[in-house]
Amino acid sequence: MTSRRRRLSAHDWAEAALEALGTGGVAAVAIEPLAVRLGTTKGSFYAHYANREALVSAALTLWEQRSTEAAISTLETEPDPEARLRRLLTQAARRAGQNLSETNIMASAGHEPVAAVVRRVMQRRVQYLVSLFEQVGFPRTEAVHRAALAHTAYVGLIEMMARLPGALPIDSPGATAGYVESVVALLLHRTGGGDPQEKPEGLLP
Amino acid sequence: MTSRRRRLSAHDWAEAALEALGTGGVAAVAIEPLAVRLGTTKGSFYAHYANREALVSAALTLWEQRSTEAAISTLETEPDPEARLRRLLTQAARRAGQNLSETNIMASAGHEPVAAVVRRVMQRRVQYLVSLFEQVGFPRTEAVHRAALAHTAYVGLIEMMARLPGALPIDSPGATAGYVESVVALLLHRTGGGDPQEKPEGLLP
DNA sequence: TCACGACAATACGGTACCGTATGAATACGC
DNA sequence: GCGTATTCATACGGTACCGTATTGTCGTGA
Repeated sequence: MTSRRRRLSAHDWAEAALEALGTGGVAAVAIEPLAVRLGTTKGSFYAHYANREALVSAALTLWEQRSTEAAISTLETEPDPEARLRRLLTQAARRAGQNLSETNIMASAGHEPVAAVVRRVMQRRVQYLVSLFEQVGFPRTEAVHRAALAHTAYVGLIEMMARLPGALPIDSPGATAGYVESVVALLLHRTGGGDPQEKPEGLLP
Repeated sequence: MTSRRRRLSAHDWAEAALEALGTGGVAAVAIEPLAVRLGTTKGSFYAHYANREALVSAALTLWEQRSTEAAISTLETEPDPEARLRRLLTQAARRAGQNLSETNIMASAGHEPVAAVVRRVMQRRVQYLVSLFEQVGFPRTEAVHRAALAHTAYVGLIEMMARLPGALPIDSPGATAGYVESVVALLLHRTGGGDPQEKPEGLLP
């Protein structure tokens, strides 16, 4: 054994803090418990960070980076916007059950520093959704509406699946798949939803 | 002034606890702060409840009662199921911005006693939505899908509006109204959404 | 009317955490 | 290898809360 207990870096603490944040919200980012978990003492912590706030902030930065990276990686492969949208929604829904961490982070948005980061991430996602719906051919306001619907439905879904498993009648893996199918079809369906648009396929570049 | 400081009942404590629960989640249901807020001391609290858990439980009971009462009252007046659905969704969305309390209670569902109550309330709502969509003429699975979509969209909407005001591009009162219109239209629109259903209007009783 | 039970005030000990202080252990440039 | 900076351990004081104990006060019904 080279080092029975290697020394820790600020990054190690941020990583542990992010995990705690996803597990129990901002309240769970507590120095002393984290120190125990990392096999050290809080004396060490204050060598890396000025205070608890700084640690929370570092964890959030980590989360923001990964959230945007993940969003980008999903985008890369598929050229067709409709297929892209379809894939995005399907994948998001499939991972919904495991996303307790995202839900917990969002729940910590009562804390303003958390809210600022979460707001950025969410706004980016919604904007991206809007652009996809526009690329698929919906006019601006309709695209905004559908993006908002898709996004809020996603947020509500992870909230329900993570916190209240079994409460939705679509909770079994099979039923979820059918549900997602149905929602995607509805979201992509052209209809006179408020704008004078009824054209079935043709879209202007 | 008849009583500068009247004596308190268990109900007064439960009421205050419910407000705290809606304001800061289950963590905010703390006896000493509540005592201050009620103008008394915690010595009094333990005359009414065995411990903090019992108080949380009492507050949740209050919430559950009111939640179901509210749901019922919306139902009474309108006979036509489609109009009823329309009204329900519209009203829910309009109140979305103020529903921080519901969001906070839901966020406390990490606490299992809270989760049990919230699950009941949510299941009731979804079931009611399913029944409305069935009455409107959708077959069972399609009704389940649309109910789930409506409900998750609602949960996501209050979450976003309450915690991250301004993050959605439909946040101004006018824009919200347009959004709701659009969503209601989409949810009520007949389409081959996964079931062999393509008939445009006619529905069997 | 007055005793008893319901409510209230205060004090206490306990837990979990934050942040500081101080000194010891370790890594690393030279 | 030696000195300095980084990292770690421990002890301390402070805050916010839970729950108990003790004793005081009030209101109401027999």
